[in-house]
Amino acid sequence: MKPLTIKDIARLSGTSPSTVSRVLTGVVPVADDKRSAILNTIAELNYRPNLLARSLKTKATHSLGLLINDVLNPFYGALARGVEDVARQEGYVVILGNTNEDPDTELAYLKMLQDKAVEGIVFAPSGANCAVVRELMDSGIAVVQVDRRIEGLGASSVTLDNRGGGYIATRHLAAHGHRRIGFVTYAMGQMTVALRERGYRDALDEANIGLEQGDACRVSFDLADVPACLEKMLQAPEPPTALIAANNRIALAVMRALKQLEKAIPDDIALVVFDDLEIFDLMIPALTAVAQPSYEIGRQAAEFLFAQIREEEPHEPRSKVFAPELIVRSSSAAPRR
Amino acid sequence: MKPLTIKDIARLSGTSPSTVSRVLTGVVPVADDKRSAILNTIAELNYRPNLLARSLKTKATHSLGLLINDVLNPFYGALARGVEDVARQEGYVVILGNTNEDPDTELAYLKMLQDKAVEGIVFAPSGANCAVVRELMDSGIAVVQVDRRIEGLGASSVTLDNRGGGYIATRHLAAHGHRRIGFVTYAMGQMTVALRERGYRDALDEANIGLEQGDACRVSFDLADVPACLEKMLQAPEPPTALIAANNRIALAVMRALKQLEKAIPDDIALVVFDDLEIFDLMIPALTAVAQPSYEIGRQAAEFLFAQIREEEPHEPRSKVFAPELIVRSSSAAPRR
DNA sequence: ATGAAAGCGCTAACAT
DNA sequence: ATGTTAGCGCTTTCAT
Repeated sequence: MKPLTIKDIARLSGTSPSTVSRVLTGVVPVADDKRSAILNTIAELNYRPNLLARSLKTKATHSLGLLINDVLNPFYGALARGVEDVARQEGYVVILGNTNEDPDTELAYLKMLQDKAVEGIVFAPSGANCAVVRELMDSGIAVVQVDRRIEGLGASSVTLDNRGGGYIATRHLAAHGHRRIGFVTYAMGQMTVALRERGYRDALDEANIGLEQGDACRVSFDLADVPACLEKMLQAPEPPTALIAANNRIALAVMRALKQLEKAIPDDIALVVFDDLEIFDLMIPALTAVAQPSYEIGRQAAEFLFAQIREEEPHEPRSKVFAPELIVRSSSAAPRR
Repeated sequence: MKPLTIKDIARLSGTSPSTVSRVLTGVVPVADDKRSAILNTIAELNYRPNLLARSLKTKATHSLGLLINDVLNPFYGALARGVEDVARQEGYVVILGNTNEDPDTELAYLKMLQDKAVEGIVFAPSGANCAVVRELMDSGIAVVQVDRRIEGLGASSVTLDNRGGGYIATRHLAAHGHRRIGFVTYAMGQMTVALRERGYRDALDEANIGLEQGDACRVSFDLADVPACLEKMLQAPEPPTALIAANNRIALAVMRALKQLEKAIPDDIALVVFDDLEIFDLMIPALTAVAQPSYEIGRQAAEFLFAQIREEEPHEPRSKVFAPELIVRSSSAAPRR
């Protein structure tokens, strides 16, 4: 029992393949009697057109790619939901790729997506594969960057005001009387956390707080050295009374390390984290967080993608920057005197 | 500038399309000089074969579908990573669909995946679309169920021993002296949580604990009524001294409700939850959890899928049941006298 | 409005 | 071992 083809439908409803195709695509008028005959046989036999054949002909695959670090990270998970919700509404399917922030994996996926002829790609660029991305764009694939933004790539982007996030987190702590505030971030250069650190430094400057070298704690991407880094930081002559974790991964590692070092939050040290995970209000103490609208970021990215897919022209890159929101809870209390 | 085709490569390397195809697919021997000439032009011009055309011809799309409730749920997120890691290793791409436990969404996705001609589908079946799933299987798409298992579907499955999980959670609480143990689960009939409740009841029986009606708290899928349900349960003449949350969504809602009701864990009421989220050891108190190897479940499912894809025969459905692991922490302490 | 015919880019007989 | 041919299932001219 081979799958039905458009020829079968044509034969069984006494017409030609082209006419069947016409009712399928629905752009050209077809006589009512033929149309209904065709629709009947289609419904009766449960015929489904072969999308591969159609795509080969039309160049439209109705599929998108989504390349992120890790869906298991709630920030990207929510973003993925946003992308998917919009895609589904548009009748598009999304191919998911986790890159683990690894340029080679990213590259491999970019090529796979190109080969799969996706019409658009939402991705959090590692920054490494710009040439390939530009090639994709030249070949007609719509591209939207999320979370990070590579300048000069010429692709649309949807990001958070990361500098602003670092700024409000720091200003909040300073306003509560903290004078020595540590910032825990990656040692590797990564756009997102670097901008957050920029905001942190801007706020420190503004508050006339001298910034010692030791105040930024730079940890490896695998987070294995977080306990050691923190311990060193906290053993300094004048250790920080507050810490900012540059993202949610780092935040968990910091909390785990502080627990291990038997430092109580916020009594021994206050904490503000980036990303507001669902469970943070249940922690004891509840965590003060810089929240970003990750689901909305995903939606917006997908919407940019579709706008671009629909446009004929070479299109103008768009960009949207969402504002961070500081959710004040208990972990950022004033320093103990 | 149109994309290159196999014809272009043939022409430019002085041979025929079929020979180019032969070096591309690599099954039939080709003379060394021709082969290298072809490979040279391919590399030089950065030619990439059109996978759509190839798939149309070969019926192999090298793509899978993954249908789950919600990637944002860490259980499914980790499962998705497991599926994806195996798929990528095999050179397959995965199309992700979130169903929100909604049969209509599930149905829509199943059809989309069929239309996309995926070679296999990993999915957490709602139970509603069996006929369609069977159709897919008949049409030659490999199917593996995860998390739930529809009997009689004839598809392979990878699950947790959910009954066993409910059993060990309950036995643990009973062994610590709890005599009245509540079970918080969905009101809707859902396989996974129903089996966990089965294990709960088996363990209660075994411990000779009478099970009153009120001991199972059945909440709506949206969890809006959790506070009300719990309040009622805790106002009973002999309220439970311990609670089991049937999954991680319910667990969070229960903790939030208990906080609202100003019940301390474990002093006022002990708690054991299903699924061990990364952060549970950082909670205060640290949560006792029934852990399931969700990443491994995903991997195993994908491996079943590929085994099936490679088999020619009508294939025997396989099934794997993982054992739950009880991670004992502080939230399940003995009742206060 | 409809049918015939060509062709999307590839692979797989078939023939040599 | 290689070139020629047909054809995967669809859409889209091009005639009529």
